[in-house]
Amino acid sequence: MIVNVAMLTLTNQFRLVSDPMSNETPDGTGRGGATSRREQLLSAAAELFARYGFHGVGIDDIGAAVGISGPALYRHFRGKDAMLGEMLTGISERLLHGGRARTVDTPDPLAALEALVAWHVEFALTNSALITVHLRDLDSLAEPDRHRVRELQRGYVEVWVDTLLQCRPELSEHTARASAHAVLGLINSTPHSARLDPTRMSELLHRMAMNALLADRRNGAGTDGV
Amino acid sequence: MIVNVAMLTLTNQFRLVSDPMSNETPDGTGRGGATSRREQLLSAAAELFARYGFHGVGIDDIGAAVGISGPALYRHFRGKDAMLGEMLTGISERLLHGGRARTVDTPDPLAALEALVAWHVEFALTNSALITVHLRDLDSLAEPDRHRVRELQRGYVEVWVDTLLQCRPELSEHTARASAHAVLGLINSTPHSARLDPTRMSELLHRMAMNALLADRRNGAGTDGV
DNA sequence: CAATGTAGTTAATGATCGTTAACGTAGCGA
DNA sequence: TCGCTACGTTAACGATCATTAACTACATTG
Repeated sequence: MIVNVAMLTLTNQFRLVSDPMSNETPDGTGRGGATSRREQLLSAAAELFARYGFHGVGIDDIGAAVGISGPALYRHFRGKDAMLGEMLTGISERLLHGGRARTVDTPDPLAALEALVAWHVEFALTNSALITVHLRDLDSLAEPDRHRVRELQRGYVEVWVDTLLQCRPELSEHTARASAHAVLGLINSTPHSARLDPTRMSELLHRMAMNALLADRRNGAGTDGV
Repeated sequence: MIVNVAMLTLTNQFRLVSDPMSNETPDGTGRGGATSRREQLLSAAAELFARYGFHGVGIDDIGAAVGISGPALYRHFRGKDAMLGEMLTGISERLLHGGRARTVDTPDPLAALEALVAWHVEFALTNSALITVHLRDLDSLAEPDRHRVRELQRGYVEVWVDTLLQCRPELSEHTARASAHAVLGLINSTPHSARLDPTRMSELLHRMAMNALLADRRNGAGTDGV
């Protein structure tokens, strides 16, 4: 819960305030296509949670990141837990639906797998903070939400497993699931990675993922078994 | 509370003794090769930090996990931060030294890469809690330690980059570094993964990692450039 | 046997944090 | 203009947490 020492908190707030918030208009109320306060807060919180962990970020830090202060957050969310809940269910739903959408009407299994890889790579490169939070703070979630997120995750992995099994029917389901997890780990490494420019990075990850999944289809990979 | 001090102490010691602490002799002071209290605490803390994050775990939780209660921890560590510091510098050193040891006197680059993969796979499967903490709570570290850990990490990745560049001289250093990060992500996915039995899992990860790194050496992988 | 060091205990302290209360203000429709 | 709503603010509350203090049991050593 507590960020180390007073020093660290001070440093945090200084960094936050002096941070040139880069994007988004200084507007606020969702007038045009502008980002609403809610979305501003969610995005800022995602960035903070990704760097310091859910318990390492205070309500005041989140507020400060969008220029309002502390408890003003309760005008938009039921609480800090609710923010995390919305964040994680949101990302899990987007992943699942995106994955399904890219595989349903793709009869060729190999093309479907390729589409799945492309989808996850794009998502991970575009939403690296969300990916980190997703991996990191799931256990900080209160019970109703946690269950839902785990269900969505399971469903997403299932899409991968099904597609992979169609491409490699010789794999056991266990092996396919472990392979899917491994490749997701590969692609999700982007937040920690020294990045190339986006297109190079995307190509590299795509190629590595496909090789990891398919490269030794026709070699003497004896122990894959039923 | 009505129970008096003697009672409570007795109860505690009874629980300690009767606790099926799985491993380790009921010794304590690091006489033989037995696990000392310090090591017990570090290992329990690693497990807890991995699941709940550094800020999500209290000093009392850590104590309770080894059968002592709360502040007794200060007999062994300077504080909670010191525990995390020791944990993370320890793992980083082990990784770096293990990696170096397995590559220095291995003239064949491909064999060296293979050894590196085998080393990291074994480490990740054996110490999955440490791997998780390592990825997750580095930013919860106080400054002197954080810097040291980052340096060790950089060194370890450098071992990977050097070895990989010897195997694939056509890669740019940037690409090699990104590839190393990606493969480490693949192998580090084990804590989140539905695991096979250890030998199957080890073989699978090994093969996927090598394929990710090497599979398209001789294909039309156009954009790898200098 | 006395002295000492080690490894525990409970209780108290001070800081931090999430949440709530009480209050202010600008915009807007009747 | 009146009152309502949306969106802020600061101050206070209660819980939690890391850390320290004060004290106790026990083994080892002189």
